[in-house]
Amino acid sequence: MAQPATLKLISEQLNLSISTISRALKNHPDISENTKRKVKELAALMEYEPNSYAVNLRTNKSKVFGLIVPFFSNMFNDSFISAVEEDARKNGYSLMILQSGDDPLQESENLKLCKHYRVDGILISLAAKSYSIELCARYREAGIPIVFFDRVPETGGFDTVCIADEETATMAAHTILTYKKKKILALFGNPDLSITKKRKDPFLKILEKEKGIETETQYCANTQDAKDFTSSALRKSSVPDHIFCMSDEILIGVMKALKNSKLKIPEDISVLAISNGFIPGLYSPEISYIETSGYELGKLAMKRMLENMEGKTAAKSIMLPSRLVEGNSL
Amino acid sequence: MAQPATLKLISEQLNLSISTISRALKNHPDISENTKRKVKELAALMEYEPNSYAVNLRTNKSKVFGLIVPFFSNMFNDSFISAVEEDARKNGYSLMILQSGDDPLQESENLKLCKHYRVDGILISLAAKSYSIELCARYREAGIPIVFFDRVPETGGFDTVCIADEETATMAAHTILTYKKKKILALFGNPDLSITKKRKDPFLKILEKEKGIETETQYCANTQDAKDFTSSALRKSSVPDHIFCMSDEILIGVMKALKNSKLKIPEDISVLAISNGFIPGLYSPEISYIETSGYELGKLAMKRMLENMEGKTAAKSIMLPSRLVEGNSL
DNA sequence: TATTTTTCCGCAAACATTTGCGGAAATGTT
DNA sequence: AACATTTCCGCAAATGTTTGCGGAAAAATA
Repeated sequence: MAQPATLKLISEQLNLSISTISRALKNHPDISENTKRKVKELAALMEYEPNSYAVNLRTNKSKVFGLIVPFFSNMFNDSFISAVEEDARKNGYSLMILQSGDDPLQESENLKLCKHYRVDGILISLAAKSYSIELCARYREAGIPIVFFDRVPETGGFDTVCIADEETATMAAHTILTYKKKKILALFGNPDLSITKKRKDPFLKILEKEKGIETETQYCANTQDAKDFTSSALRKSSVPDHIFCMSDEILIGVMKALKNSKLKIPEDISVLAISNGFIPGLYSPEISYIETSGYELGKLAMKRMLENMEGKTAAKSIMLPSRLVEGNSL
Repeated sequence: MAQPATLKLISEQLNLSISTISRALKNHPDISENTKRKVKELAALMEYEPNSYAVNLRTNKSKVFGLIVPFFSNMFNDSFISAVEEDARKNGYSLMILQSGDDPLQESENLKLCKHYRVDGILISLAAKSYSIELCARYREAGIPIVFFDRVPETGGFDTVCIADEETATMAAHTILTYKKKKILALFGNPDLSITKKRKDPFLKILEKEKGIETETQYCANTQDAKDFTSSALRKSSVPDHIFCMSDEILIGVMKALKNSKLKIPEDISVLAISNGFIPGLYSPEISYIETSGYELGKLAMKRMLENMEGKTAAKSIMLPSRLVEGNSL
């Protein structure tokens, strides 16, 4: 334990060559059972563990994936990371997790860090105003597989795994129709994000086709915005009978505003969100939501990454279907 | 870009030796300014980046810290990790984050993984029924600095950084006294966890000294427990005028139960929690809490780890003081 | 016994980098 | 011109592991 065990150390103890030790530990057929046994015993005794630095150098692989997210303190990414970590571990890989703080500069720094550490592959969810895409493209040319998830590039030609946002929004709109809501307040996030557009357009498209439905749309930069917009909508003469929330962040604001009003959910006003379910479950009654499972997405992303490890394949876009989870808010 | 640049590649282009290239790039005084310039230019052109595998092997350092937590999808750890990551990055380190899922086996696997990757140090928050402490001790003997945080070993002799739990609980109790509450429901978590004991004992000690105060204590294994205990307490003839929640998990359950009752916060019943603030901020009125800042703790933990990098120092126990954040629930 | 085959193992190069040491050439000093 | 000094650079070893190749000894065949 004083000196960390190496092949050399073991070979000197046993009067064998280093290569014999190496082969014995790997069950190479060239080595007799007898010496294999002796070598393994001593190796166990000395608590030998291959020096990963040396192995990496030799094999030019690290068995580590880089994972870059805007924030990991976010319900969606949390469960995504859990899933990725789980399957990475099962396949002998580990994760180097970096967060960009939604800052494009930090994001590209993180990419460079992944390159520096020579990770075997990169999983990344882009920052809002990312300019890292061409860096990614160059890295991919250089042989680093990259799988984008959730927030993916607009341009094609990349491996992407994301929520079927259009489908999710469509499902939300249809759900609202089913419940025969007439006056809807629909709250969306940052209009610069492609996810916002992808959710808003199909959503509105469906509702606009219907007659007798009035829809008010607002963009909310944050929770406070959502709270303020909701509060002012509730003060108007004609109060909405439904609020749709594009994200958890917005839902939180909406619920604060509703708490301060006299309105009962779902009798006076109904609520539907897009979420992974944690936040909706905090309220009473629990809020109905269209599920966007970070966990499921993580599984898919890792699967795709492992395919990349097997060998080159053409870029692929994968969509994760979503489903309605009924609480008691409709 | 076809071939990743190496010192050898550059040396061949310039008809210089590998060692000269290496020294030139490091501004070694032995190398003339002239050749330094030429080398650096070509290196930049070829986008040379030192092979970290080789550097690690040579220097026997990885510039990576291992970070092991029961869960990272937990508000406290989230902010802890953010802080650690921030300061690690500033000092040229990266993080390998592993979660044990509060499973002792997984935890020891993770420790072994850190050893395997030969991280330069380990930051760890122990699982509930951890038996990894002696493994940690052995690793530390073997030269891997280990800093425990939040959930630390009972036995001494380790570097620990944690919330001043006793102080936190004391502060909570005094706060409750200040508001002249008479009938208190105090909800705690898993009684097997040392944190539960550390919070409960000082809390009760203070309240028991006061006359005319009635305190009911319950252990909650989870959110549902907290909800159920609260609901049944509210059904009794004599309803509590205050509920104390040891953790976010418990607070969530309590709030669900309160939502289902007619009681108003803070008029009919008051609430105080121990939290990092995210969950308390979700409610309206916002819940008052004794702050346990994961972020601050992360700063301290990283500081301690970096001291370890400087050189051997005696083990140290560090406590992070806490403070009351007033919402409107008291 | 002579030859072939099999069994078992070692040599040495390679991965990319760092660094002590030594040495040729250029410059400076008597 | 002979010597000492400085400037600039290369050799080679070392980090620990993997692997192609070759070779001695043992076993099998003729």
